[in-house]
Parts: sequence; structure tokens; C-alpha cells
Amino acid sequence: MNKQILHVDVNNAFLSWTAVEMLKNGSNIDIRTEPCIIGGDEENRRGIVIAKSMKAKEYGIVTAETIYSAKNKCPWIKIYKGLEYCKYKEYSNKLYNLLNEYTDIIERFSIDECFLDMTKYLKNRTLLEIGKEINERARKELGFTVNVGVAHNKLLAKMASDFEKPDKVHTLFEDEIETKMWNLPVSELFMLGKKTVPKLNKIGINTIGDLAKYDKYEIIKKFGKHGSLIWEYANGIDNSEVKYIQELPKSIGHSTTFPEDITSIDKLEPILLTLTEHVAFKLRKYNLLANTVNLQLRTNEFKNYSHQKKLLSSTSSTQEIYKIAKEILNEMYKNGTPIRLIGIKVDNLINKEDEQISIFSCEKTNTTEKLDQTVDEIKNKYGFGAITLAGTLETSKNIKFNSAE
DNA sequence: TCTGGGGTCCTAGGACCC
DNA sequence: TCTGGGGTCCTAGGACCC
Repeated sequence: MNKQILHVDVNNAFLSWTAVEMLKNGSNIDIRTEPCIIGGDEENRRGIVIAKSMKAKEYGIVTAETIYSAKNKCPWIKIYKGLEYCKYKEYSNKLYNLLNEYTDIIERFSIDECFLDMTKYLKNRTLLEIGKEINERARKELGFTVNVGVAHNKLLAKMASDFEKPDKVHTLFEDEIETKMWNLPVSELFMLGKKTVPKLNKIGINTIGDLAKYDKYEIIKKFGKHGSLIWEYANGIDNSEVKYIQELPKSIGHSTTFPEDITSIDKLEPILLTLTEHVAFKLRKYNLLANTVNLQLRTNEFKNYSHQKKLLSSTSSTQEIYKIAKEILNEMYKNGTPIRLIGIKVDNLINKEDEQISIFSCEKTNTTEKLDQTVDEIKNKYGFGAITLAGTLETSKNIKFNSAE
């Protein structure tokens, strides 16, 4: 039996939500109607396009390009700062609650995208009718528009919602694949990025249809597992389920770009400690323990380096993670090299209940755990910045931790 | 005033074991 | 001593997503 799937995608989410919030606060302009972008802070070297209005799109401006380049395309483009991430989360939740009236099988694919499995909840209505109703209710009740893709699997629903924008509902059923999807450039296919597209073009594959009709095993030979996936996608094949149970993260990371390059380890270390505090705090919030610590450095020349180390025993302690992170940093970093970004990531995460008590765990005292616990309680009550480890005090003031996507 | 930040998954190559 | 083959685990790096 066919699955009945909807994909709901907020149009220019960060820009739309900023517009709605501005109107709510008494602004008399709707920024959705002007050529504008939500942009990062150029002075602090975070100058990229986070979201763009439809008018900005007409100038060829794309998400994640530099603001510098966006200005070249449209010199009078307006740039807005955007809201706090938690505000965006609120709007995301409003949408989720509305969708929840239709089905409990919802996958939050990102802050602004959801998959809905409607198979059990059609109730004598067509999937398209429900899609149209959701589209209308979002506009009327929430004040922002969404695109809805209507199909029999997730891939096709996602492709459908990406057709004409904004505020549209599109179907992409099996018998429409050839007419609606195969004529599109192959770069439009989900999971086909800018590295693979030129390689496909080189062997004469320019449209999604070209890929669909190409010999599957040739594609697998060239692109491995990924090749198999994109060939199936081109043919509209996707048997994956809507994952409605929220999974625990597989890795937790935090990174920051500096306003100016840093050339000494003494300046890197306190920043690393602040980043570690964030990561460990989040670990403990999920009740997880990490087994691996990974450090990333980006040089002024945009070269990325990463090194990882396994922990002797799983931990969520700020101090223990920082100790390893500092070791890696000292092994990796050659003093004097200009560094633009530093990042820490923990993975190989396990549930705290599943902790294997190793001989190394015996060395641990309860003191650090108690300290972390106390710090977390204060952070939860008064905010993350309310308390910090002494070593980070100076740097935390100067380093901005941008939590926007 | 050029290039963010948070993720997932895959792969190639090396170490090590039998 | 001139050199196998299968397997696992680990690491660094890369591709892709929003």
C-alpha cells in the first residue's frame, strides 16, 4: 500500500519569521516585500547570507554566499540582523503544533521543515486537500507561508515542495515523475551537491532524467553508496520511514570564527574552554557521555585540520573533556600559525545509564561531577552566561557565540 | 568588509590480529 | 625470510544537508 506523505517547508524561514516578529513589534514595513537578506556580522567575519527574500532571489542571491558577493549582485540590498535563535524555535514550534492536529507521525527534519505521514489519518479526504488546508492555515493563522509537497514517499514530497515558491502546494505522484522532475537540472536533486554535479555533467548527465535512465551499476561504480542513493532518488525511489521519534544526537559540537586571526596557543586555550563548556553542558542535558573528543582548526588560508582522541572512559565532565581537547590542541598547533576558527566536537556518545565502568573510572572523584551539576543548575536558572569557569571569563566577553543556524 | 555553524554519513588508508 | 588474505578498529578528511 502507498504511503501518504506531506513535506512542509517554511518559505525563507528566517526572513519570514523576522518579518512577522517585526510587524508584531509595530514595524510598518514587511521585509518580505523588499530586496533584503538576513545576514551574519561582516565585521566579525561572519558575513554570509542566512536567508533571502523573494526579491533578493531575483538578483541571483543565494543562501550561504558572502554578503560581499550579494552586494555586488544588488548594491541596494537591505541587510537585517535576524532574531535570537530561541525566537525562531518558537515559530517552528507553532508550525509543529498546527501540524500535530493532522498526524502524530511527524519528523522535524530541520527547524523549518517537517515530514508528515498521513497514511492512517486521511479520513475520507485526499492527501492534496489536507496539503492545501495546511498551506492556508499557516498563512492565515501563523502569518507566514509554507510550501507543501504531496507524494507517496519522503523524497518525492521533498522534491515537490521545492517546486514553484512561495505559498504553493505541489503533488509529485509516480506518474508525474517524468513530466515534473525529469526535466529539471540534475543539481536540483536532493543530496546532489556541487562536487558531484560537474562529475555527472562530464559523463553527459545534465538532467534528473538523464541520471534516472543511466545504468545504475555504472553510477555505483563511480560514486559508491552515494551513487546508488542518487540513482534511486532520480527514479523516485525512497523507502525510508518518517522518523517521528526524536533521536538522540550522535555528535555534539561547537565552533567559533574569530574577528581576527589568532596566532598563539595562550589565546586559543581559554576560547577552547568556553566552547567545551557549551558542549559538555549540552551532553549533560541529554544525559549522554562522550567517548571521543575532536578538535578542528581553520587557518587564515581556509585550510581545515582535525584531530581526535579516544577517552579512556566515557565522560560528560567539562574538565575531563577540556583536558583532552587541550592535549590535542597542543599536539596539533604550531605556534604562530594564524587561526581563523576553532571547534570542538564530541562523539561516540552513549546513554549515561549504559556506562561501562572501566578501571579508569575508579580514578574519578565525585567532585567534578558535583561541580558540573551545580554549574548546570545555575545556568538553567539564570542563563548560560550566568556562571563560567574562571579561565574563560576574559574571552567570553569578547567572543560571540552565534547560535543561529 | 570574502567565505557561519550544527549536524549526518561515508571512505581511504594504516595498525593490528589471526 | 622479499611477503597472503580476511577481518576489525581507528583516524582524517570530505560530501552533503539546513
